[in-house]
Amino acid sequence: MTQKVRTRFAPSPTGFMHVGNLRTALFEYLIAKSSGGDFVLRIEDTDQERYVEGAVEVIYNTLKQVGLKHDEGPDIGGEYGPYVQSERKGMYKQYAEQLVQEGKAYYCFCTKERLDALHESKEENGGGYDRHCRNLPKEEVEKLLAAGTPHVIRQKMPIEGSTTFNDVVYGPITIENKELEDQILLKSDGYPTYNFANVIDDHLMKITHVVRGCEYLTSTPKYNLLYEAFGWDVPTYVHLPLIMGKNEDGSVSKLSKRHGSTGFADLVADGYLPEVIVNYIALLGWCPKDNREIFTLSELAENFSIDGISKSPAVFDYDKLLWFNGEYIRAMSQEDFIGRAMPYFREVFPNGDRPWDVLASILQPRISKFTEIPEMVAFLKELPDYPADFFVNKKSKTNLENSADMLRAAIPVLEGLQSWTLDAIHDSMMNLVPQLGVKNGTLLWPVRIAAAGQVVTPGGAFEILCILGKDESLRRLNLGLKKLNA
RNA sequence: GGCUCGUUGGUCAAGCGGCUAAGACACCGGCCUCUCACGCCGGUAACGGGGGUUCGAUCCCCCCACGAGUCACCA
Repeated sequence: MTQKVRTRFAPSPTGFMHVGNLRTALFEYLIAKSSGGDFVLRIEDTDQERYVEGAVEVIYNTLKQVGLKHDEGPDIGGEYGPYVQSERKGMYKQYAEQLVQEGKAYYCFCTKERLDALHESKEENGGGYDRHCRNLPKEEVEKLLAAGTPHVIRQKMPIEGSTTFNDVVYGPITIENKELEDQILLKSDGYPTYNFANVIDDHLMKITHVVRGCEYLTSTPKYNLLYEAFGWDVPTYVHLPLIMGKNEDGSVSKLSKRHGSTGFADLVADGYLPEVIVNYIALLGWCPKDNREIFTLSELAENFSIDGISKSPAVFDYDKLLWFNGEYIRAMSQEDFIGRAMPYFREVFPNGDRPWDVLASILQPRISKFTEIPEMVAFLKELPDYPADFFVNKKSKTNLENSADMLRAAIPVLEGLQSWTLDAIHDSMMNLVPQLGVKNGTLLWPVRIAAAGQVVTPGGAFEILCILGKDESLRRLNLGLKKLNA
């Protein structure tokens, strides 16, 4: 009997979607969708101190932008709601108390101060909680409870033996029970801890595959002990290798803010396309059988399989991400490209019409991010101040003298053009070349320099003249001529 | 420090006992060319170390080294 796969993405509303979280969400989605399963969104807001206004919207927006559609969640409901943990607060207490009654958990009245002091003296007790309240006499517990003493509920962990679980990507993992401290299930504010709420919710929501970063690997036995205490079936565990960032000194550590733009929104603001981010992070820790690299989300879902998940951590590489972005841009239809680029075109040409297709044709193969556009075409808006020796180019066989000749020859020809189209400009200049008896470059180099005012330009002389328009082109060529004559 | 996991070029990675150890990014050449890109062609570059097992180890086992993660009333 194969039950329907159900995975869940359970972020905390922190107002920030880290790419590590996003990748976890992506893999959860892919694991579900690659087998026709369900992908559930659950908001884990049990830490009231870290609650951030509007953070849930960030989560919705991010998922929407990358196309990870959840089948159940706070906004769309579902069979197993509510999907926000703060709205389930009452349920956890009941389960925690059930364990207390069964003798599998107990009330702990230790103060924060005592616990902190315990931490200081790590060496003696092994670093963990000393189970001070584990065996308090019943009467004393009743008395403290009646007095309204603040308390938490902790689970009794086995003192001896070991716990083993099987992870789909890492294999069997065993941890000695003495490493496990009596974990807190219910906090003194009545909220469950992450670990506890997770288990309860995953069970109640019938989650079949628990997918998360492998920073949770060593705490998984605690989960199993909880499932065991309730007599529930344990889910399939899929731990994902960490995404690392490169530090200044060359070392690596878990990707975090100090590594640069590591939030989804940051990356988008930097000019990376949402679909590119998805494509790239899918390949961090996962590899398809055929080694393909370019995937849409639905293609990922078709090709995904858990056995392609790697065990070793992967370093987030902005160079590769940038390459992906460029590939996606180049693969766009020109129409699509123009649509996406228009806001940036407008930064340079706020008003009026321009030959957008020509502009697109020179930019599309050259940019890796749309955000590069304004700077790249700034010379079209304003002619840079440039030195005359830009006209000198050995390969094109140009010097100050013949450059002036070339401009003198080109100007009247261009002036006489009836229509200012790319073809017309092209043909007129190419026609002029044999008349002058020079090589293409000898004519085109000075024309391009005069038109652009810089040595390196996107596109060639024809495109630049075309985009500039007739008046501006002629103005610039005459200016160039003047510069050469001076 | 204890525990857990990991270790193939600078990076992502294929490999799952026998291969000249793929591919991609980056880098370096070349071609194309009015510059720069794109595109195409080519190149540099890797199995952390030591023991086993085996006819034979990148691949299986052990030890070491290194790296990372984790040890909260945070998730």
